[in-house]
Amino acid sequence: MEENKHVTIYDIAERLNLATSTISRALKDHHTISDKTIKKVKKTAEEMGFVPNTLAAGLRGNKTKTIGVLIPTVTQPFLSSLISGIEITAQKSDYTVIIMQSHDSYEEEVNMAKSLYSNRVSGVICSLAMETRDTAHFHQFSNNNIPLVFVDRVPKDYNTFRVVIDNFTAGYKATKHLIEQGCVRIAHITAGSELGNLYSERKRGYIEALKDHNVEIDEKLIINLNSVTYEDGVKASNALFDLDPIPDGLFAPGDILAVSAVQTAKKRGIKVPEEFKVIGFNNDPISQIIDPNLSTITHPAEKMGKAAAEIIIKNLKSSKNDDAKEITFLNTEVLARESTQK
Amino acid sequence: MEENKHVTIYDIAERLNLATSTISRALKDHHTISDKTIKKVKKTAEEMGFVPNTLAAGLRGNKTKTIGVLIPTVTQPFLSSLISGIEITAQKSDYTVIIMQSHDSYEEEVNMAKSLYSNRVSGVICSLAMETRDTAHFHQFSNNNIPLVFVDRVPKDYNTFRVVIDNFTAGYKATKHLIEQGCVRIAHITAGSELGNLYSERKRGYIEALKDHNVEIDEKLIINLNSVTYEDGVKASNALFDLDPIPDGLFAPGDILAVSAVQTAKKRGIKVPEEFKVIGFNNDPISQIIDPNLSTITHPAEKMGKAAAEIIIKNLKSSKNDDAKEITFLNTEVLARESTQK
DNA sequence: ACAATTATTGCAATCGGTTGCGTAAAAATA
DNA sequence: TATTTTTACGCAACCGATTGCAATAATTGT
Repeated sequence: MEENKHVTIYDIAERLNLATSTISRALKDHHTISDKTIKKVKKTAEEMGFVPNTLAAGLRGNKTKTIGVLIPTVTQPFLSSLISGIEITAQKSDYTVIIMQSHDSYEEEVNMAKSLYSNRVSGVICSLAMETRDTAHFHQFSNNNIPLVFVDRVPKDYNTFRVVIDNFTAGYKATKHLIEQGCVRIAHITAGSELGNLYSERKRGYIEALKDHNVEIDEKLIINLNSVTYEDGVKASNALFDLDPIPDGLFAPGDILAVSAVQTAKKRGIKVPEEFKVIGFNNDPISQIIDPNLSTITHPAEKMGKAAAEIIIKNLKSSKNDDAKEITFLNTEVLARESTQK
Repeated sequence: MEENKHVTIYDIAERLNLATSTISRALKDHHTISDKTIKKVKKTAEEMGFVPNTLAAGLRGNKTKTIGVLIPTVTQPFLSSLISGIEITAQKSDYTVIIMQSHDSYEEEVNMAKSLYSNRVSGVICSLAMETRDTAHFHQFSNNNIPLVFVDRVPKDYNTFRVVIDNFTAGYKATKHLIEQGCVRIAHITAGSELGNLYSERKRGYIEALKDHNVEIDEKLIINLNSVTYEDGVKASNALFDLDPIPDGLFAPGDILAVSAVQTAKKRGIKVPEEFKVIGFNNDPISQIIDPNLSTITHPAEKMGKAAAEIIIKNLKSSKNDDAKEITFLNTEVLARESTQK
């Protein structure tokens, strides 16, 4: 087995009796290099199996064409689609994507932020960990002019780019849909997270829709969770079904919760949608698998990923230090399926 | 806004009147540096907000503590769990993970392999693209002593590490389970991919199980697909249900296919599992959502990711050039749920 | 034919940690 | 006290691509 050393521009330079500066420029079609030389260099580089060393270029230029992604986990459908979107856009502009999972832990998020900084990423896309209450660990990016985009779970008071959906409107739409389908006792499950205020926004939309349509707001129908797992959903659902009378509708701010409600209802002999209508959130794959198919709110994950990546790349190209860090709102829609049919 | 330049060891050295070499060594507890100096340096580094530049270290040492992951997509549950496993293990040893999606395209896979090499990753974990028939683009890693681990969809004839399940045995088990549940006309869906021979292996297991249990092998019951999408599954299922008599069992080598079969059956009024039993593969989340719950074969994605990452890290520590590139087989099990009940 | 451009290429510093080797100072030994 | 051994730290080259500036060669203009 050969101990192939990496081929460098020095090797090419030596072979062709040229300076490394010429090689470097030729490889990127610099206008001061003659066409013949460019062709010759490229051909030789190809023959010798030259692959540029990103590290060297990054060190010298202090930029890496790398986007760091810091998210709670890659296994949630929404987040893996988000990554997919980021990756697709990044690839088009020849950017590399580094992914780190915070597992919803504040401590890990802090560490990984440092690690991304250490890797001198060109930009950062982040969806906050559940635990996170403080965003000081992102100052290192802001302070060094590294574009930072928060997605979905975003801090409220941080002057940087944000790509989100309008959770209030989405919650409003979902609830309104249930009302239109005839529900009058509409339950809601929410979760307490202060920084990423998306659940509270959805709840606000829920409340507002009830008010606007003169539907009674009953605090007993609102269940507050600390996490949004399937098991939590089952508990919440059982609590709702223990009420008398049971609610006739549920707006669950996530498809997993909605599915757990549907399945719990089935187990208890409650018919969905006849006796109990459910609308979820996210349009996860499971929403089309469950019987009855789940009505839900679309959550344009891939689009959000693309938008976030585009913001970073655009911001990197024109390095004008706009202080206008806009917030991008993407649209959501009600997907009316079987679980809310009259 | 301050134009904060990155703090370097030079800055620390200047502040403390020490050499950069001393700083560098102190920061990593080198034994030739006195405890007092180490403490002083670390304290100052902390105060000044020093974050090491990974690029510089990587360039000098020609190693980056980075694992490159090259997979078809991140959105399949199996693959996102695989990533999760890789990431968890990598993080423990302070490795960074770079993820690239080939989207099952050979051309993209070639490009991204080059990109990973360009980033001087320390090791590579790959699950091959469907399209890939040729693995020459991985030689750059093998030739340069960069550990390469193929996972799940692995080439047959490449002397490197592999982490897989025993697809033959898994197929055998799945089929045997159907036989035990009373099926006698067992259908199978397979897909033609030559390099990643996992579907053909599963099929081999299917055939062998039928033989061993004296169940007739009927070529009409075996459907060959080019891809394994939900839509393909519907087509295949319809083809099976157009037969007379229809099969009484199906071993689908993926939960998506299995689910499509269950749903197609329902639409056509065929009762699962009474008239038609189905077993899938992977234990995707949807398998527990669909009604009836899907029997399936476990596919230990996270474990495989961890195993792959461990192989790389271990191999990097002890840089002995073992020519023994072992194949790691992980275990799979039948999960008997409702869709195959007698 | 000579000056003025323009087209090409080379030189050398630079990015920021890392590390082999050398040396001065302190401690141990004779 | 003289000498050997440790201990602690500095010097400077190095990794490989990039880039401002200088320099040489080719081309154009008068």
